[in-house]
Amino acid sequence: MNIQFKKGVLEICVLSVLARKDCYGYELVGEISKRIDISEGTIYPLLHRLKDVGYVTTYLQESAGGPSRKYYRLTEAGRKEEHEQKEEWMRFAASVNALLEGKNDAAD
Amino acid sequence: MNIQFKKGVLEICVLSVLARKDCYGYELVGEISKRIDISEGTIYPLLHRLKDVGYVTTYLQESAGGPSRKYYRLTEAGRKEEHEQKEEWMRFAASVNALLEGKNDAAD
DNA sequence: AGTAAGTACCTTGCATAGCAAGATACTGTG
DNA sequence: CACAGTATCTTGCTATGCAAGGTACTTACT
Repeated sequence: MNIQFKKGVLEICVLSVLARKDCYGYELVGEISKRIDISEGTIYPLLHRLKDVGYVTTYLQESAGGPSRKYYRLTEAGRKEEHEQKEEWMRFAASVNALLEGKNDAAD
Repeated sequence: MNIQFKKGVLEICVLSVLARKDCYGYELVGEISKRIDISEGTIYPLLHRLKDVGYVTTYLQESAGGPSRKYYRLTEAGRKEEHEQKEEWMRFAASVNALLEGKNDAAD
């Protein structure tokens, strides 16, 4: 898988999963990896960025068989951002597809 | 437009346009910018990379109203790469869309 | 002649995000 | 007690895109 393709996209993936349910980092790796490989060295810095800009808040919760988990929850700003980034991704992907298919009319 | 989304994608865009016709750098900026913003500071290094790895060859051609143009032509390796990267992009985009739509079954 | 705009090529330095590799620490199993 | 699985984190590296700048040719206007 072309690593470069993932740049920026993993962020909207994380936001999108969190829009459906609160998750902890390790869980997110598993969820997203069903579709797209993502490593722990990517997810944790990403989650910290999202917290820094106020798209998520965190809370700790103990786990049965392991260390306690840090759950991430979307804020209202995060929910709005999720919506906007999703739309932007859709527009972008449509533009790329049009280019790859050789459609020359910008109205497509 | 999220700059990060373009990482890696502009390369397949360039290969795809060149698969249809030979182009010079300045022309490629115009062609691709119909759909996706791309700057000259991106295209020239990219074209040089493509030449270094043998996906394109170049030839000079004089121009009526300006300096001579350096045209880029896909090699066989470049054509094969165009095909493979296009398929990879399609798979990737489908994975992202599935994730954003919350489809949980990896069979989708 | 001089100057500006459009064409066409190029480079340098910066910002960003993903990853491999490693560190830390908790729990349950052999 | 060691090991595997869970769970968090950091450091150093890599790749790509961009802004900003430079060079040089041609045409049009003053």
